[in-house]
Parts: sequence; structure tokens; C-alpha cells
Amino acid sequence: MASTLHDVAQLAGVSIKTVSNVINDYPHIRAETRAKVEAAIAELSYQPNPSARSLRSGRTGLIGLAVPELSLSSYFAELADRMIAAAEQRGLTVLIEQTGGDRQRELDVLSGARRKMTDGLLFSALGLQQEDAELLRRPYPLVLLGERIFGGPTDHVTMHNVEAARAGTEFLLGLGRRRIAVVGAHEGEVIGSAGLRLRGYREALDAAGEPFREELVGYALPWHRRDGAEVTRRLIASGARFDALFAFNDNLAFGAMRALQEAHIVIPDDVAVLGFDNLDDAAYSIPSLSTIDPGLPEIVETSIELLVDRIAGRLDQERREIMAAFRIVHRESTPAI
Amino acid sequence: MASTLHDVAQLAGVSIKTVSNVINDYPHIRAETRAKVEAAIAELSYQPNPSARSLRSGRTGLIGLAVPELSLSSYFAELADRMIAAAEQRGLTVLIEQTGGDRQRELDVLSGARRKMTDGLLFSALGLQQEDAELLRRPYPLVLLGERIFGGPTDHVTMHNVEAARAGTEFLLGLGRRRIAVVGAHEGEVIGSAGLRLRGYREALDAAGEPFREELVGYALPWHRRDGAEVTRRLIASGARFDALFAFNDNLAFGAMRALQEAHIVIPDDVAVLGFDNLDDAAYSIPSLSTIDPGLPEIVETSIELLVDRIAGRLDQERREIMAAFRIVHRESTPAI
DNA sequence: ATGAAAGCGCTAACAA
DNA sequence: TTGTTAGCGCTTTCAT
Repeated sequence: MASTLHDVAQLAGVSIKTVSNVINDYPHIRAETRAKVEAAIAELSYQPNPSARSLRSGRTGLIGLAVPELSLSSYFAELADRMIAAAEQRGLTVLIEQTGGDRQRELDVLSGARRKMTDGLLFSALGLQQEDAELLRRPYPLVLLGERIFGGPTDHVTMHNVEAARAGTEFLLGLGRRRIAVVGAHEGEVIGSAGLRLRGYREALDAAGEPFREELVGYALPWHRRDGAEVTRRLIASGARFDALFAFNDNLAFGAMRALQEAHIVIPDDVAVLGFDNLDDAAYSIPSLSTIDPGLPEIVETSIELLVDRIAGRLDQERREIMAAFRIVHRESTPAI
Repeated sequence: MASTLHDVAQLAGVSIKTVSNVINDYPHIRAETRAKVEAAIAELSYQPNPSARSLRSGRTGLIGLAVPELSLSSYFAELADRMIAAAEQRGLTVLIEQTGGDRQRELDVLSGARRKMTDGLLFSALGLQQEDAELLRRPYPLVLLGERIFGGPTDHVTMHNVEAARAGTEFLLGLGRRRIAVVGAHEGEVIGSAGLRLRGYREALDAAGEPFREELVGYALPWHRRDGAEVTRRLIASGARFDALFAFNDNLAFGAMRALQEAHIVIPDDVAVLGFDNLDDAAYSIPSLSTIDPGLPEIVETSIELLVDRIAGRLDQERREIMAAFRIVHRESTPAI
């Protein structure tokens, strides 16, 4: 059997309270006492029982991270990877939950059994909509990620989607490209990554006096490589002419580049391609992908900080909405200036 | 405050034992009693306290999954994605731990604090070596994944690395390719994915009467895209001629294809490329990647089954070693037959 | 600076 | 079929 506080106390010749104090770095302990206790802990290879600890303290040291999926969307794998590391630095453990981007499964995550074993939740929603905002009002610390819901009842970490998409489009216009196709729009969406990025795209066109051409808008859901390839094949087949392509995420862009190359369209000479996410892979595609970097490290650090802050008890203070800074990364899929 | 068994029992007018019985699907309960209890549970939105449950039962319902990383190696993201889903079906929750493939961090995972909050561990090692086998003897259920250690004290799920690499090489030979470069070898490694796959490669060459050419062996560690590209650039720069390239995983292959295309080498006409893993992305690269499918679904199902079996108490029965079946997936990076 | 004791919410052994 | 009770290992409150 594993040893307990009692065993350690007995061996060290102190009470269990003292052992507990040592473990929890309680400051007022005689150096001699501490040494005795630490020796006993080492001798017994004592490790605290987390269930007992949680039962008593009400804290588990676990935080949930709800994402649509880990594979296929490398973005979420990178997010999870960094989040696990950032949580670890703060003594927390991340528990990943996959929703498939499905609204019902996202709701299940919000009220499921796992909420009783985590101290808080980082929630990257894809299926919920603006109308669902009030469903985010929960009795536990919750930080919303992404751009499905704005102005909801929780802390929220997101990015400047409209501005970034606008800047990306202006970047392509600045290269002299006038007919910019879009891959990844969502029919009728206003809020959400697709809706906001399309808005930024339109704003840039308007500002440049370029017409918005419906025939250059490719609708895609979900945003996997496959979808980027399919949509782009359809755009090509439609006969619509375009000299640039703005994909609303890098996966779509990778798929789009495949479709372009199948059609013997040369990147970036015939069509310049711009993605969104700056995945690790973007530097290693062929050609390497110019893309918008949404500042993932900042998003990760900020959202963990907000959550930790709420867990520490500041549950009642005003909600915060943080927008990470973006930048455009210039690689081979767009021509050198 | 959240409600407890007591609250439910009081509201339903029964003892807490009866409520506990209902929750745990104990069969001998009068339908009427059960209905009363369920009504009370619903009214109070009662959810059991997992810490209390774990403290008492000694089970947490959590299992650890140790992998090197979630991003950069899509293989592990796919593994984790599937593992989470497979665990969920069995009422288990996966807790992902990243080791960076570092030996010390892998050892930390084996004895760290999280082992007290999981019922078992799925352990995908990369830094440990055959000599470390005995370190896997642990007082908790442990299933080893991968090919760093064989014949150790635990259950083990792996694949036919030598046979698969041999079959892959024979496949390339069968296409008439004679000078097959390798990307991803590890200097001096015998056991481990790199060592075993190189062995399979050599066996195929030997059987075909082809010489093993040291100058066609590209060493790469780790196995990311970047490394595949760098190694392949070096191979090209060395002046060594080759008409096929066998990358020891798909990421390396993606990087290698980039380097080949940079050098205006046409795939598959000039050089046929074969990968290993059959990542989702392999179907969407340009060109799409022929690769060896290691049977991930089988690996996932098998390893969870073994672990669940051990958790269920069969800790003493003989250790098992399972090898998943592989198959070669033929795509555009190798010429049609 | 350290100890004694209560009790977190649940399951399991036993009783009825 | 249901109730009673002990106790899992820890933190916390209150004493000293």
C-alpha cells in the first residue's frame, strides 16, 4: 500500500498536521522539524493522495480544455500543446475534451460530469452561436476562446479577426492582385471566424474601390485540407478568374494549394495564396505559406492567466475581453515585394 | 453549494445507500424507489463528487497518455484524438502528458504526482532505451506503446516495423527503383523505430541482391518536416544519385518532398517517395503521399483494452505483446504500376 | 511552532 | 430490498 500522512508523521515523530505543513510550504516550521519530515517523506517515497486532497480542499488542480478536435485541425493541436505546457508551469494539469465542434457536445461539456473534477474550463467553441451566450453563465471559472460569441458573461480571449483579414487582403491588394478569391466563407454567418474574416476582406475591397465578387467566394465547412481542396477545385471549374486566394485558415490554404497545382496554376505567379493561423507546417509546405499569425503564445498565456485568476477567487469581478495582436508572415506563396 | 447524496436521500425519503445504489446501477432496487430517487436527483441536478468517489473507491476514472508532443508530430495528435474517443466509450477520461521525447521527462512521468490520480498509463516512449526496460516495472497498470523497448515487464502494443519497412522497400524495388535513399535513420540505433525500419530496408535490399549504400542513408532526429527537408537537401547536395526515397515517417516525407521540389526533382518520375504513418494529411499533400499505414485504430483499441483489463485487476497475469497489422497505401508520390 | 479533532462526500461491509 | 456505520487521506479550525 502507498504510505499516508500518518505513516510519515509516525516515522518523523511529529503530528500529521506538521507533515501537511511541510508539504504545503507553510512558512513557520523549525528547520530541524522540516528536515526530519523531509527525510521521512523521502524514505517512504510518500506522495499525497490527490483525491483526498481535492475532497478536502475543493480543488483538483485540473483544468478542462474543450476543443473541436486534436487531429485534422493542427491549430487545436498546437493550442493544446502550448496550453498543457503553460498550465504545467503553474502547477495545473490540462484535461482535453473533444467536442467535434458540435453544438450539443459543446453544451454537454459545459455541464458534464467532468466539470466536477476540474477547477475551471478553457472553452474553444465552434458549434455555439451568439444566441447561446447566456448558456455560458456557469458556477465555475470559464474562459471562452475563439469568435463564436461576443459580449457573453465570461472572460473571453480572441483576436482582431476583422482587422487581420482586412490587413491580409490589403497586403494582397498591395501586391497588385485585384481578383482575390476567398476560401472558407460560411453562408450567412456574421459572427464567427468566417463571418468576421469575410467582413475584413470586404472592408479592404471597399476601401480600395474594388467590387465584391460573389463568384470569388468559396464556402467551406469544416476547415480541413480536404475542404480547401474541394472548394478551390470548384472555383477553378466555375471559370471565375482570380489572381490571389485568401484562405481563412492554413489547412484550407494547404488544400487550396494542392488544387491549384493540380490545375497547373503556378503559385505565386498566377495566384498568390495567403493563409491564416501560421501553423508550424506553414513554413514547410511547398511553396511555404504566407499567412496571418494570430499570436498563439499570447492567446495561451492570457487565457490561462485569466482562468487562474478566476480560480483564485475573483469570480465576481467584471468580465474581461482580450484580443491578441496579429502579424502577417511573408513566405513563398506570395511574391516578394 | 452543490448537493450531495444526503440531500438527494432526504428529498427522496430514502437512505444514502439507496441513492448510491441507484447511481451505481445496482440491480436490486424497486422500480418505485428508483423513480423517487431519480426524480430527486433531477430536481437537485445532483452530480456525484468525483474526489469523494475516488478517495473511497481507489479509482479515478482517469488514464494517462504520455506522448512526446501533440503538435509537430501529427501522429501523436491523431493517436491522442482517437485515444480520447476510445476511452470515452469506456467511461474513462484521458489525461495527456507531454514528454518532449526526453528520457528524464519520461522517467518523471512514470513516477510523478499524476500517477496518483490516474488508474493506469498508456506510455509512448521515445527517450527511453532497451536498457531502461526494468524501469517500466511499476505498481500500476502500464501499457507501453512504440518500439523503444521490447520484452519489458509490461503489456506492449507495437507494429511490425521490420516487416513493414521491408515490404515498403520491396514495393519501391518492385517499381523498378534501385537506388533508394532513406530519410530518418538514427546513428547506431538497433532497436527503436529508426533502427527497425532501417533493418527492414536492408533486408529488402539484401533479398533483392542490391547493395546497401551508406551514402543514401539520411540521418534525422527528430522526425519533423524541417528535418526531412534538411536531410534531403544534404542528400541532393552530396551528389548521391537516387530514384526513390523512403522516409521513416510522413512528416519527414513531407519535408523531403519540399526539398526535392526545390531542386526541381519531379515526384514520382525522378524520385518516388514513400512515407510511414498514413497521417490524414498524406492524402492532401502535393503530390499525395504513398505511405505505410500502421493500423492506428487497431493500436488504439488494443492498448485501451489491455489497460482496462489490467485496471480491472488482472495485474498479475502474463504480459502481452500485440503487433498491429500494416498495409501499404498507394498514392501519387509513387508511380502507378 | 505544533497538535488534536472534525469532517469533506462517498462506497462497502454488514445488518435488518 | 434498504438502512446503518465506518473510514478512505487529507486540510482546516481551534488549541496550546
